[in-house]
Amino acid sequence: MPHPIRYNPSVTYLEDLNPPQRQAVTVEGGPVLVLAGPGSGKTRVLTRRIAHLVVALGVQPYNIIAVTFTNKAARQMRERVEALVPEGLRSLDGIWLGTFHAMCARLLRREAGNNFLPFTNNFVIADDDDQDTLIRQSLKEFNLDDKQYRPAVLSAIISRAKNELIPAEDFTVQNYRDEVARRVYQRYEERLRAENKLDFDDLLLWSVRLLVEQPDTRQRYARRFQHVLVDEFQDTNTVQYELLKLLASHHHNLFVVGDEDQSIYRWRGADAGNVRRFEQDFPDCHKILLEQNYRSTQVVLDAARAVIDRNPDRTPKQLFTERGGGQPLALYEALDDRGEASHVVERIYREMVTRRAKGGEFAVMYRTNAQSRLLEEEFLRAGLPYRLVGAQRFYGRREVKDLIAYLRLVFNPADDLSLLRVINVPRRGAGEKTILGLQMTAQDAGISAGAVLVSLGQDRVASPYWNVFTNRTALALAEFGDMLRRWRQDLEADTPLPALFDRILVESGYEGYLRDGSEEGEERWENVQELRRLAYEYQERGLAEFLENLALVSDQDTLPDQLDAPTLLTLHAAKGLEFDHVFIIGLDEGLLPHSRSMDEPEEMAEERRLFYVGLTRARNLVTLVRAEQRATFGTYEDTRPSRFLQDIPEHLLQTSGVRTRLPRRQRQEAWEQPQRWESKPPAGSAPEPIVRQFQPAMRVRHPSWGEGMVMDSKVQDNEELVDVFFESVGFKRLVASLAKLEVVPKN
DNA sequence: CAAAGATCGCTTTTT
DNA sequence: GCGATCTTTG
Repeated sequence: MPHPIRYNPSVTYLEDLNPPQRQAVTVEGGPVLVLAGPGSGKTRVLTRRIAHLVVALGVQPYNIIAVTFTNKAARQMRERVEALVPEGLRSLDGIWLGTFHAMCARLLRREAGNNFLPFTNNFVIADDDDQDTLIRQSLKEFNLDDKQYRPAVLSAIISRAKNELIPAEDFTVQNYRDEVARRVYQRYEERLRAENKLDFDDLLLWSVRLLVEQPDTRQRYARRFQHVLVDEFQDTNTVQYELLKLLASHHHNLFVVGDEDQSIYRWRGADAGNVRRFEQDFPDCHKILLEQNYRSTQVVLDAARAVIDRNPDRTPKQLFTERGGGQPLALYEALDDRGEASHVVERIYREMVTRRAKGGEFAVMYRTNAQSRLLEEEFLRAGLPYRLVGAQRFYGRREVKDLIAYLRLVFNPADDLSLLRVINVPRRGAGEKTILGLQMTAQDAGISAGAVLVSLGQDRVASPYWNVFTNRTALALAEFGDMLRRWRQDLEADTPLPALFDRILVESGYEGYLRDGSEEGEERWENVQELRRLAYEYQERGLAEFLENLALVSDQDTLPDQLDAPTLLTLHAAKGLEFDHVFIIGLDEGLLPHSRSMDEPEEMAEERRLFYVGLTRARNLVTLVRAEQRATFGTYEDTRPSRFLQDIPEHLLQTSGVRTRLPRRQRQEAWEQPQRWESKPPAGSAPEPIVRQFQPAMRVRHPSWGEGMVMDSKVQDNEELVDVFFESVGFKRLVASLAKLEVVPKN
């Protein structure tokens, strides 16, 4: 990340590396463990090594597999390697580069003809919603209360079992709760098999089982992959580590990069102990330490080190930087969580006005996604654009999920869950009773609900299932079944994906249902169109790949990189990124560290690592923010400062805010009459006169809010303030120099 | 069967 | 304080 490298034949990919980096890039085969502190050029080493293998050693990309945890990391790695490998000399065709899950899906699709695997190669990937629904349905079948047996807990139990390679039959039972878990696990598996689905854990589990139990297959892949490279190795879980060892079992060229201090996924099975295990498993491995940091100031590093050093059982690292000095960290204590959010926005706003800082220099990080809401409100109020990573922005939308369910159903009519989702959306008279009848019928006949529908659609009254329903209901179901059959024909006739998409939208009545003339309807329609654009990109590759990507690509990956605006993201999502000025909010006990981590020391250590990851994202400035009072579930509660704040040496931290300024009584008053920061003039803005660019009645366009009409414009505090009425969000007041408004010419 | 109204429960982090 | 889910009513 420090300096993006474009390939230039006169500069080799080794020149700008420090000695340990160079060693890591060029070290010969065998197992290699690279321990890389934050900002030490970890990604750089990985990409250069791939380039080195291909360009200098003549390894075919076909013989390389490189695994990451996120799609974003995979995409970046591919781009960077491509820039390093001279065009025409060799392309990266044939390389396997992607996330663990994507690589496993690829492997399993290729091998699913093998009768060892209990699914066919057109399996679909069950998402979280599928899992949740299946578990709830299983509980219902056993007449169990989903409040007593939480689906989330059960799904965690099942996931853990799968990560330990324990099938339902071998699930050890010591009490009744275990017995419930075992039964649900078993039923859940049956349902997945019946719908030809694999959950995330299955992708890994079946890959490992296949390679363990089918020596021929293992040999084929192990011979092929002369080099296995892994990013963020500290985040691997048991199954993933097994998989890596299997893939490298022939050539033994396993190159892993990681940092145990940045292990933040223990809760989903990651085991940083794998780092130590690696040294035991491969006693002859090369171990390389990257300790020079190219990102942060010394002050930031000192503070981060002070925080992480309090964790027990770690190899201490001697991180150093040549960037001496730096400004101390700032701590701002706000009255309440709204004050917290407005302080952040005000601070960013000020820096953008006074020193013309770019929006992209800032990031605001928080522990839980829910914390983004107040921030968004404040950014919106200030008229500042922002980018939000994650938090179900797009794929969590109802309309997007509906459309995906339609597509999944067409691809796989046995997908009962998708069928149930859309059979009555829009309403077609298939209510609760009808659906129940349909499910019973399908179960009795031993086929999927989709198959019953298709039969009804095709044979109408002649169908054996017609008489199960009243004529009216049967007709409605038959109509739906007929549509489904036609779409399947389209699919088999290789109808281009966008065309199929449109047919579904029109024929299902979904378009009409969504576009009911309301503003909200149009907004939802926009999301559907966005999904359609995505489908368009997949028209060459087809529905199967489209669906796979929808399952494996998350909102975390949909970050619009182009927009130069402050980034809002969770601390988890921040790993691997860097920003000039990092804000970390919510430094209160119970939030960071999170209340759920208080019982177990290892979980507390993980919270600390999370904070450490956040701190080390900063190039220059860190601002920590907390709130005296915070609204949880609607009511305000007093908070206590995070214990992590005490770990930062005093001389590295500068405190400001209400708590230090006002005694309690005045604070109370201040709270009753909150000051809105908009009324304050931004301090120290350069006194150059500005010209009004906008006039009432002009049409303008905003990057996120679309078109609107200028209602008024005035100059205040040397900034032009424009009042705009947007079709999408209504009335907004914007700062013209910041808001990226475009004038729409009149035709 | 659909729409409006009432209640519940929820917050960790993600492929 | 919100959104999903259950309950009541037309």
